Amino acid sequence: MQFDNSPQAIYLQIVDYVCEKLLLKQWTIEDKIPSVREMAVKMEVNPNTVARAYDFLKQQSIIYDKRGIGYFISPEGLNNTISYRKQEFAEKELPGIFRTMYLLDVELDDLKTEFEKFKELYAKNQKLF
Amino acid sequence: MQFDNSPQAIYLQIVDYVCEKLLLKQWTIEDKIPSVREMAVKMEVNPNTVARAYDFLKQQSIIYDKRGIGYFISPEGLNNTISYRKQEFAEKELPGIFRTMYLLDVELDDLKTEFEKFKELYAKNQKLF
Amino acid sequence: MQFDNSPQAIYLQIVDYVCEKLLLKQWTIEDKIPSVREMAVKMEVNPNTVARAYDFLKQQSIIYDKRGIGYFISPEGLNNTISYRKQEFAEKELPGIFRTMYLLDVELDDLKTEFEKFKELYAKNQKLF
Amino acid sequence: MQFDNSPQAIYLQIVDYVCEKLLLKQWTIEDKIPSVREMAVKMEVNPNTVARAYDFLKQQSIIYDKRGIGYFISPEGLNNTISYRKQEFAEKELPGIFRTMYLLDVELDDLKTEFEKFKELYAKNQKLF
DNA sequence: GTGGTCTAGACCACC
DNA sequence: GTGGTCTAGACCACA
Repeated sequence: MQFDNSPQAIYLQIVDYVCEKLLLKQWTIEDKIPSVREMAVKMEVNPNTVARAYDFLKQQSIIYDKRGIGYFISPEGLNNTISYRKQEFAEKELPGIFRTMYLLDVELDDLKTEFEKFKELYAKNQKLF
Repeated sequence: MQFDNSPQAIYLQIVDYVCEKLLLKQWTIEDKIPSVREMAVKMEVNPNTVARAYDFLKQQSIIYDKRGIGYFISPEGLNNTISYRKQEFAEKELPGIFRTMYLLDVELDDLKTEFEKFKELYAKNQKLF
Repeated sequence: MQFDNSPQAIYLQIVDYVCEKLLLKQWTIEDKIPSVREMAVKMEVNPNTVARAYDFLKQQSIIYDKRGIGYFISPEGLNNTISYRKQEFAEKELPGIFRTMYLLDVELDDLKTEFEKFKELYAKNQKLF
Repeated sequence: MQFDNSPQAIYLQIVDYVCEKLLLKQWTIEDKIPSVREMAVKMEVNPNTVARAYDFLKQQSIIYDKRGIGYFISPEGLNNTISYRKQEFAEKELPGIFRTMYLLDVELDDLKTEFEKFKELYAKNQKLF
């Protein structure tokens, strides 16, 4: 995996990677996630960077640690992930989206049909994403 | 202006720059836009890159050229800009937005109040953006 | 300043140092606190360690940062400090205190007179502490 | 047992170890306590250090020695332990506790409910401590 | 093995 | 100058 030219900090990309796993139900409550060192090898980054990401996720109560054993998805992991990501979406993405929609005179209702189609398609083919 | 770490090709960023000027009504029909060389200096890029952007905009009938004089906003410039940008929005941005909303269980209706607030605020303070 | 033989992590000792300044009203709302590098020199530790402490305090909303300028005491800084320290006191100190009191058969009421005396004395001579 | 990073002198930690045994009723009047050499092995310290601790306890009339046989809990051992520890608590711990409580605006009455809960829990599970 | 902490030194963007 | 991020490599306590 490579992160080089992204504007997002690497440790936050690792945070998002874990969040995606949860949102896609690929990881669930009490699952052990890769150790700091494993993830560092997989992501080709310094272990410190992974540790920083995991520390961030721990503070969000998305994961917790058992010292000397590893990190695990916490019971409220999925809910906290959704909360965290909703806030990120509202603060970092929505303003840009709204601005574009405003300038192009697009209304939310104009997107309804397409969103419904998307949801249907996505639900069927989730494994492909 | 700097483009270094953006994922978007530089010439497309210049395309967007011109589109924004039109959407914000800062440039309008028959306005002369900066020459290729002027824009190249302003954007700190190679003139060839600007030429490529202007060529792209010409193909979209957003600008036209008078040989030896310069480039001008075409009569259908604003409409074509909106069409172009709507297509870009639908193809490049919407899928990601829909995916996020789906995973976070956010509905379009959940955004209505905020969008109205945004539009109100934006209309007032457009000069600031 | 030296931290070598304390069981507490250095970055948490720096956290406590800042908290004390707030609790003693030596630093107050909107005060600029020493820069990461200044504090690192003062405390004789690596700047990364100070950065970690400041990051912790930022997450507690005790301080906030202005990029390129420095860190400042946030408006809710004192309250959040008290909340944070109350929790630490309850979790880390109280159990040991209660155990000692239980084994020595000391009741809370037995301490009342002394606590009142302490408060009176402390309020007068706070500058000395 | 290890003492490395504790701020307390090692011989005083051994003193406290003996006191704890008495307070927890694990040792009682006329019990023979471990010999200096046994204790030195157990605590992984120099026998001189243990001797210093036992001498201190003898001066407090908590233990007494029968030449050539060993050290024993003295009849007033428990009471003297309590007296000794109460004084230590009042001189070494209370000031810090009072200072923290003062700065955090915590009153003794605020702790009553929790202390009662603690005592109840502790009385039940003493074997676990 | 695991996570937690710390140092040293580097580069970046922002002001 | 400021804070933010990242790497490299080290040592610790815990299990």
